[in-house]
Amino acid sequence: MSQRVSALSIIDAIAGDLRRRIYAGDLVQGTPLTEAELAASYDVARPTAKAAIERLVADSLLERGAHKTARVKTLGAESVRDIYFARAFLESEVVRRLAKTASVPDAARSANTEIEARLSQPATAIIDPDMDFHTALVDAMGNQRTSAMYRSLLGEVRLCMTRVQSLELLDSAQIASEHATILERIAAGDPEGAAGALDGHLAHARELLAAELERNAGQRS
Amino acid sequence: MSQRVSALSIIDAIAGDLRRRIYAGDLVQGTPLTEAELAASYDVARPTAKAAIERLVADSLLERGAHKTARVKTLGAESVRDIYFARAFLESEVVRRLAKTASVPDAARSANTEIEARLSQPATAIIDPDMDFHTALVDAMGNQRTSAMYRSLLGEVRLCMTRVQSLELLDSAQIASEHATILERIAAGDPEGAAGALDGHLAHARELLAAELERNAGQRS
DNA sequence: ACCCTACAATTGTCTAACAAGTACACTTGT
DNA sequence: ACAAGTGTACTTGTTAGACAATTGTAGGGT
Repeated sequence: MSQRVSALSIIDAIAGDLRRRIYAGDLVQGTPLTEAELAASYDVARPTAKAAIERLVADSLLERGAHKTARVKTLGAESVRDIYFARAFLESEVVRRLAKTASVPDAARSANTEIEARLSQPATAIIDPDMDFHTALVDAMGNQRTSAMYRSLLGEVRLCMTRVQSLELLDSAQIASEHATILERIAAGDPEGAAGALDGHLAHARELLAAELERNAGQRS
Repeated sequence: MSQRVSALSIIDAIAGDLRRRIYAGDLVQGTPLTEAELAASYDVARPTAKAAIERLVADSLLERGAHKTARVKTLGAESVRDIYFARAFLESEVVRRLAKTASVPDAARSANTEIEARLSQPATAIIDPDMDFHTALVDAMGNQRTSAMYRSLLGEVRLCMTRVQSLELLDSAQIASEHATILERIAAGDPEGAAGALDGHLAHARELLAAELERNAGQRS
């Protein structure tokens, strides 16, 4: 048994481990993952590996066509823009509504405190609290299905954030500061100000990452 | 072979047929679907039936816990409100943005024309064009992932609409008229008017259906 | 009447295998 | 030498049968 994971459901454990390795950059984009290979490496049956792959495909972390080998998702500038526009669409309306009742989610506040506490650590250390911050905003809506929709986006969002942070495209302190502004506008009961701050925050990351990807694509071709 | 479906992927075909039967009311809420039973009825292996079930669970048309038999989703008043609030949240922002550029999607217009053409038919006949209408609005945003998020809601939305229409809770002519108002407000470049009309449209259906479900729940207990 | 145990049913996972489709290299013809 | 067609190896799709683990239920004991 080459690798080992602890779990209730074997499929969950393998899917979770693959997810972790993709987020960690262990598996770079375009890496092929054949069912037999995975099955051998985790010492499970092929149907089990297959199910884990299908779960990650549903999360958009892997992509594959019929009868083709699954590969780790390759994010192009186009996809990044699509992802960030979808986020902005959803999140800006969320903060607008939160600002209308001037209700700042505690979870969002504490997530940003956590970011500030990690400013001296590597840039990748703030990815988790950053995701927590935005998730907390959406969850504060109190609508299960809205949270579920947002969660379906999170896998790809995380891929984007991993690249942004590992390329050091953004200063962590600036991220924390922009978050603070958003919370402050919500607390002030300023819907348009909060939505604008959030749009700017996302647009900032979006264009830096998209430009970077377009540059790389140019180099490669 | 008791039942037969034509398809490229057997799993897709079975999942699609089950979906159809659930929408048609052939499988009422709470109906248990065991893997072995399904496998026998479609004359396929159990893993194939299992995969089809998992697909519908991902669509929220079935629900099941670990080691428990999958059942056709039971919609309570609480879920209906959650679904319709999520719709309103997403769609109201969509029409607000469409109204800002006064751009009325052709597909939405023709979908509503189709509803008007079916007013003399049974109430269930307008379900398809009604879904098309709302989908057309969201697709007009031109954002793939926003459309994908909305699509993840559609399975449950359809369950709701099937109940609304089969219980004859709403007049088809009124639905068409409310749709027309939404399009008219978009064309007029009136964001708040369009969003308000859409909110009212959804709130109307939401409260009628939720009240009906609460009445039934009361009777049953 | 209530609790506990044992059994039946169902799901989770595995091994083994064959069919079908894809991709790439190789051969053949020009 | 180059282009096109063929063939083979690899991978996925699906099946069959089996066993372990868990859940729900029915029956027996107190």
